[in-house]
Amino acid sequence: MCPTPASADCRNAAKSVLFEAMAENADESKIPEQFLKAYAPQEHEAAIYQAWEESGYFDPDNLPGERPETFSMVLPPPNVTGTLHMGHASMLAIEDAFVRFERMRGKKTLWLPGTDSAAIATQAKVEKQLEKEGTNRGELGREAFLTRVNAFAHESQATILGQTKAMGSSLDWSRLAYTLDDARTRAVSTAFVRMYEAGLIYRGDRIVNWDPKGQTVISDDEIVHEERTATLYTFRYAKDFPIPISTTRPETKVGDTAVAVNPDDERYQRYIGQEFDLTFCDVPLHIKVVADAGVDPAFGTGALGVTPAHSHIDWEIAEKNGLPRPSVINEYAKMTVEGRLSGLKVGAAREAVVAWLAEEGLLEKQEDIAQNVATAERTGGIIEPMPKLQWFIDVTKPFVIPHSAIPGIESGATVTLKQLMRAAVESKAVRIFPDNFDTTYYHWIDNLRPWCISRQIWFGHRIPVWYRGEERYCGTEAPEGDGWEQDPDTLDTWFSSGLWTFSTLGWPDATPDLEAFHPTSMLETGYDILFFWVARMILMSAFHLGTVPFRTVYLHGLVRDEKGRKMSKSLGNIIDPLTMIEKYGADATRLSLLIQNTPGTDLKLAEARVKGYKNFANKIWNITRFVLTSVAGADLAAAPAYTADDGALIAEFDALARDVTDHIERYRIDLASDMLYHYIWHRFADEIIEASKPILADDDAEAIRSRQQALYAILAGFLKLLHPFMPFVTEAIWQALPQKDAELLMIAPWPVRAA
RNA sequence: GGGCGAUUAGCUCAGUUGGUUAGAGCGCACGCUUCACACGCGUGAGGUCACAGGUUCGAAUCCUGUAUCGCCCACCA
Repeated sequence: MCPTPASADCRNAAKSVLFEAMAENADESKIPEQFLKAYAPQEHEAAIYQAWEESGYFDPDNLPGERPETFSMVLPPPNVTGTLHMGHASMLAIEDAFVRFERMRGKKTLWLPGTDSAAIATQAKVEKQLEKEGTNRGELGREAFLTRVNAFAHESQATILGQTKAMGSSLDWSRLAYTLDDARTRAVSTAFVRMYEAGLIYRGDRIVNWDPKGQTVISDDEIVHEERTATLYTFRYAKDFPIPISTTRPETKVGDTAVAVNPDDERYQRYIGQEFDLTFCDVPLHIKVVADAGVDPAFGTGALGVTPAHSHIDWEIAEKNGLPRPSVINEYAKMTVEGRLSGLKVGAAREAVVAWLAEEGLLEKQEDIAQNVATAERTGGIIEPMPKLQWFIDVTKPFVIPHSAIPGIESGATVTLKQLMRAAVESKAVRIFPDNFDTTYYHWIDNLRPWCISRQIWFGHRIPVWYRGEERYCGTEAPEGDGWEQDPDTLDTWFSSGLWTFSTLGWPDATPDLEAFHPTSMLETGYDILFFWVARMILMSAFHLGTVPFRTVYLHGLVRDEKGRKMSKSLGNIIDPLTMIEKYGADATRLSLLIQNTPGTDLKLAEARVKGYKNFANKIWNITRFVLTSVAGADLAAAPAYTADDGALIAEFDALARDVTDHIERYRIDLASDMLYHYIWHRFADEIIEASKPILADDDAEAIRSRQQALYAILAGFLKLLHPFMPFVTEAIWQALPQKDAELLMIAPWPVRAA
């Protein structure tokens, strides 16, 4: 609509059709036609969104006036292949409320949209499609498969973006980013190379979490522990072995190289240091008895069979004691040893070992215990810890940080990534809200192990390392010369997500956007990805830019059903935001996700609430009808001359406006929106309007004029205050107002000046 | 095992630094086609603020403990 929104011509052109219709009808007895019936959101929302988009004001560079202060925020990128659910809707409602507030307050606001390739999830979807077609990725080959996945991702993207717009999100679409587009790919490989050169990314043969179902390695954070009952078997390796051991996984014992006991355990002290040769289930073992303070004398027999290759803790014990770490299970969760267990799946192998133990008279006890089984979040596969050659980020290795703007960390200081992550929050350079999540964050950092970043899937950012025989090359482009093979693995999706606040602003180039908008003002996201994403962004920004990625982290809760259960297909309790928008409008949907949605706490949502807020939108519509009818013919442009009563009403409204502003500044948009709702319905409509009727019907011309001005001023004022929460209905009404200080409410000045 | 949070009206939840008779939405009861609105208006019922102590002139709010529920983290094999 307005290619150059600042021009006078354009301002005229921006006048809505509705406004013109009203102006023509300036007959005193008439009000704009659309107010003669109830508010129907469906008739307005699409046109209003289009008008906003065409105004160009979503783009900070097009905003009118001097805007020395900026406000920037990235949209947590939804999966390209996803559809909008209540979690997204809640996130969009909250973020849009903040952005619209800051835009109206006169800041140069950027809310940057993007989509996420969601590597494993997306690849899995396409693989499922292929399965239906009777083929698989192996048959297709890497290149053809990737073409297929990219096409699918691209096609799906339009769905989620369209749905995002339906919520009224004032995102700057001109800066739309995608985790796998060229700019982001360049950022990712640059980041990898720089961390590799700093020695923080290394390739190592370490014990990792292998998901046999997904056929890939996953990070510690992608594991979910499921409680199950397991059988704890107590037995000896052999008749002449002095110490009985207990385990829930007898099949792994063919990989044992030691038995660990507590150094203070008197029962076993005399065996410490002794070594035994024996045959266990056809497999020859060499077992050394070692001491380890981590062994609990009270559990089982107080002796731990050490299986270095298939248990994280055993791996560490073996490392400390210089023990060999033979692997006995392969990527398909099958046994690799010779003898009766050869080639068996771990489950079958377990039964075979137990049978053998019973046969040999070695089994002493079996009992049921509750156990936490590690499973893969995505596939549900049971994790097999095993040693593999993978890429890691070392979070504890000291390095020299060339430049740091993080308080407490000097430029040129020797630091670790862990220290940087801690300092960012401890110094309050990043504020987490609500702040009780600080503790959780520190706890996570303190327990952090090397972050495994390589994945054995095809869809994602390929690791920028090439091999030729013994040679290795790491760079953003393939090396010159023949015979180089690129590493087949891709990067953990959170590696690229970690760069998001600055890769979307043009990094590694020193762009004006990066200069203007980084660190971003706020990151709004769910508390469930505090570790996955928030912490990784702090890590990446600290390393690559020496600064924090954002000033404030606003953590929202999850949207649950009215009984507090997670929404899921199987429970059939999903409330679809698009259905809600269709039935009750985007404003009602937004408000139901904002009012009384306490930060950091889960929200229980019932459809009745959404319906209630649709009624509220209609209430405002009717209030407008009353006010416009009441002020018809009044000179609204004239300087107000209020009676004492009306002066008090205005003062009361100003106080409300300040309170609302305070609440938003303190991130309590739940309270701000609640307060507005209450004022508009129960104060303005129920009391002020009712009290105005006799005044307007009387014949005191001065009192009438004063009240007309007051009613109109308060209406125009609360439309502004309410706009961040209910943008559509407020804008629709604004377009019909006869006297206003901005053509679009979206950029109208906020009634309270920034402090 | 460690950490975080919750417990306020039938249901879902607010209650910002302690301050009059603790609020809202939905639901409920009764009455209203009152000329902005039945997507509404008015009136009303409904709470020993989980429990037990403590601090205070004063506690839903601060402190200590208990109970119940929920979540996160963790290498009891």
